[in-house]
Amino acid sequence: MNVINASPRRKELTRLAAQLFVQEGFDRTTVRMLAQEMGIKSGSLFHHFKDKQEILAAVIEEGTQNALAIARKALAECADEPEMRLRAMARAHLETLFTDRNAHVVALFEWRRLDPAASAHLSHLRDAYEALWVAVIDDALEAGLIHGDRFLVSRFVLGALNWTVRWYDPNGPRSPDDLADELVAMIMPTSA
Amino acid sequence: MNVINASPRRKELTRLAAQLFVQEGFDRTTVRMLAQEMGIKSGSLFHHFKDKQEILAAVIEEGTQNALAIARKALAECADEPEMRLRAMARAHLETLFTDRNAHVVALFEWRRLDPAASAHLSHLRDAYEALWVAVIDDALEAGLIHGDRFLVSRFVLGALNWTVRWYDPNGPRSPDDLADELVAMIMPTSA
DNA sequence: AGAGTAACCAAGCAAGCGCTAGTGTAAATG
DNA sequence: CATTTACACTAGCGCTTGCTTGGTTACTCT
Repeated sequence: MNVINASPRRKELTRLAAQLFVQEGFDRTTVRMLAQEMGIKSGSLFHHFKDKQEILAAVIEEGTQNALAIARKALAECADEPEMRLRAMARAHLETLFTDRNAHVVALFEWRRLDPAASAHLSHLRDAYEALWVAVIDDALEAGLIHGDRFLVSRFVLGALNWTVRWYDPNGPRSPDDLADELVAMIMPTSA
Repeated sequence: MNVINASPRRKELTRLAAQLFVQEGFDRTTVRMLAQEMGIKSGSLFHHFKDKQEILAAVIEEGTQNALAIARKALAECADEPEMRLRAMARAHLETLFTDRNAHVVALFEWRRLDPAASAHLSHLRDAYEALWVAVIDDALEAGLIHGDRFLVSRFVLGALNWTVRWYDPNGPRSPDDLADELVAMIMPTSA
């Protein structure tokens, strides 16, 4: 296996793996399929990754890191008002969801296949991301912008956003930003 | 395979299969694991089901039929006001989601493993269920109870509800009905 | 009693699985 | 020039997979 864990080759392989995992599911994707897609033989795969599990972990980590980076950037750039921050988070979420779609679909629907060690590490990353959300939701609640239980609201909102990967068509008339704004409007009484 | 497709034995086997599919995922659940859980040998399994795919289809069909039945009953029994109908649908959704949890988790997260034929059949069932939702959402929109795009609102709401299987703890302080009411309140400006 | 049938079992096949061992080679490094 | 490193290859081991086959029980219905 490569010593430098973030070699460009490995990144490209991770991207291809994400695509196959989405198409076939992790379990049905064989190392031979992965290798073929990458233009190498199956044995060579294990030079880049310790085992198949590690490929899955790499895919999910990549997606979550991107989500974190995009969300932080969005928060740093937007106006310091609860409504704008809420909107920024929703937009950032959909942005990463559809630019890194493969990685996120894998993260959302295949994380049960992770072994305990990888799962623990990635859970922390995920928690860091959700913490950003809860903070923004808290501000919006305090400002009276939305109402309800902070815990429930964030879960409901994240659920609604994550579920978009199941039905949203990026080639349709609506942009992801559109979608985000509609969701925020839906839960904001004052913006009717 | 059994001629009578709905034999009680088959129903029980389907229930056990759902449980295993949730625990391990469809692909990682072997016919030998299924057979052992059922107290028979792996070969005997194929007396009840044509192949492994058919077991998956049976699990999903069972769940969706239950969802349809419960939703229809809830609508028939509740007052004929948009708000009550909306609440009834949300409650019904969470009710079936957690009483038939295994079947629904499989339906939500493993339907990609269905072959095209089974997938087409079950899609129709699913569409019938979603049609109930869209009708109720339409009424609520017309009554000015909620606002937004009919299509988006139903997708967002269903997403938020379906996502509960990922975090809701039935042994916690909140009841499923509680959850449903909170969600409806979240999207209804007037009930602040 | 005899026929029919649902439910099961033991045994195993052919295919496919993740992964390993050992080797070759071209480029970078001392 | 000698050595290391990165990356790829061939070949295949040991095991598991979904499913089949051929036969056996146990029960019901005439």
